[in-house]
Amino acid sequence: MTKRRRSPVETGNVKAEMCSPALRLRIVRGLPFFSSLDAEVVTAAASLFREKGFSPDEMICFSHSPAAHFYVVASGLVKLIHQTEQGRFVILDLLGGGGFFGYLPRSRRETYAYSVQALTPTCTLAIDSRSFRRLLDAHPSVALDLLAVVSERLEAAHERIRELNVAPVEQRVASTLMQLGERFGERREVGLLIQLPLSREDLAEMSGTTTETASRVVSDLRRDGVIRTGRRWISIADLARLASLANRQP
Amino acid sequence: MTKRRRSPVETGNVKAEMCSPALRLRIVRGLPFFSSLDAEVVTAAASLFREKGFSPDEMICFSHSPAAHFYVVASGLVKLIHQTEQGRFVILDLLGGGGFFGYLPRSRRETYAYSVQALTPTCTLAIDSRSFRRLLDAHPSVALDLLAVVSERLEAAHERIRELNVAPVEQRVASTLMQLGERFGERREVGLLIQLPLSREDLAEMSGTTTETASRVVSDLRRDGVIRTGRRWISIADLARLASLANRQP
DNA sequence: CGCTGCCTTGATCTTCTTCAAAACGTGTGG
DNA sequence: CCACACGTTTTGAAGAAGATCAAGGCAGCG
Repeated sequence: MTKRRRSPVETGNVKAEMCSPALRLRIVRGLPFFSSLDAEVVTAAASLFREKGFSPDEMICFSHSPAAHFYVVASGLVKLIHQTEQGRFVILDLLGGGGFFGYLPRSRRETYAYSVQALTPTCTLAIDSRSFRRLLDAHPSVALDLLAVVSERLEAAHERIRELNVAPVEQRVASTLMQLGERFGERREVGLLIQLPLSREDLAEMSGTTTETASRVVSDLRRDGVIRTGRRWISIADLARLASLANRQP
Repeated sequence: MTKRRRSPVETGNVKAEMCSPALRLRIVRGLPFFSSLDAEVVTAAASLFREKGFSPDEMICFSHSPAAHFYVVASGLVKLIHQTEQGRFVILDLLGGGGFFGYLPRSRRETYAYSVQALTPTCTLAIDSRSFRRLLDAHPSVALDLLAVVSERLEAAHERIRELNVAPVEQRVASTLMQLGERFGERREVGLLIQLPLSREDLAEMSGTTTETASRVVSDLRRDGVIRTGRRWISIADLARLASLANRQP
């Protein structure tokens, strides 16, 4: 993992406007796992969250440090990462607006299981673990919705384990691109546009391979007209073909 | 995956005694995710579960079939598996007594995400999805405990993804053995005894490798005195050394 | 401009899979 | 009780996929 350029000025501005109080309330109200709560309860809950902005590449929390907060991504994009002893990284997941991470109640675990790093200028809403625990004890129905999300993530993790076990690199990279397209893609003339500051290294760390191999696969896909690439963006030109390479339905 | 011998007579007997009504109630009462409920509620809940026995290798439920039930393993051992197009398998997890799988409420998913197969004579308790949903809506605090378990599994899945990304085969197999020891091991003179009907193929499917490679690693570990093996059992003779091979603390 | 990351490409080398076959052990049927 | 048959484990040898090492090219930024 190498350093990446930053633009403090820009992100400074962005931070300010992204975390306006109005937006904060709107975000909290829109959280899927608060949907079962009454409006006034949600408003009260919103007041328990504290907002904090992060610049690209800034660390939001560290693996093995005390799990003091439950975080919600208000805006921006973050990556959940594991660092290995040899200094290599593995990206476990990307989370955009509405995604959450950090402390979960009733877990035996006392520390964060992974580190979280901002990919773009990001605003998070954090609630301290004690308050969150109280909130959940008072409104346990929230746990049902959290459970649904965590179950889906577990399933996604299982799918990835399956791929790492049996699928060759090309298929895994194609699969990663498919997921990125589904989750973050925007329909454009160039195809399904994935406009994220993801390096080849990031792509590799999401697909279980090395930077070089990821680059080779991307180059091949570009040559074959399946994708188009540019500075910090990838667009899926031929979704059907990519889907078949990834062994999925488009 | 090849066929494995069965003993219908023996397992027929076992089924009957393993699923006695008394045991059923005891199991349900002991379920960690029902610990927050009143005794009478648990008793009522227990009546909603139906028991069913399975012989070794028998399928309990199938991936992609409608998620009609939530299952609890009352006794025995099951494996959660994914089958790939090429006919290869991946073992996602093993579950012993008290483990659960199947339908979870509020999930968008309508079908099982994996197949489940009995490894030993197994008794399961199943509740139909509708009843389970009602039960959880009536007692949402249960969801909190389910959430804790699912979170732990997600974390374990992440750990496995990490290993598949960066760790060589030997380390992954060692890690699998460590986990088996921690979860199912019994302290004996021979060491930490893992007395499970796991073939080399199973071990491979848990570690992300092939039968042959798994066999080679096991042979090496045996030669080095780290483990001892026999018919359907493995014992960890040198836990510290295995831990260091797995890059973990013993 | 020239620097610094990032991306790309090539060549080599290691690891692990694949293919093949023998050894082993267990249960079965004669 | 023995011998055979079948599934499992083991071992060997060849091959392929991908990692690693190395170096050149490109783009944005100071």
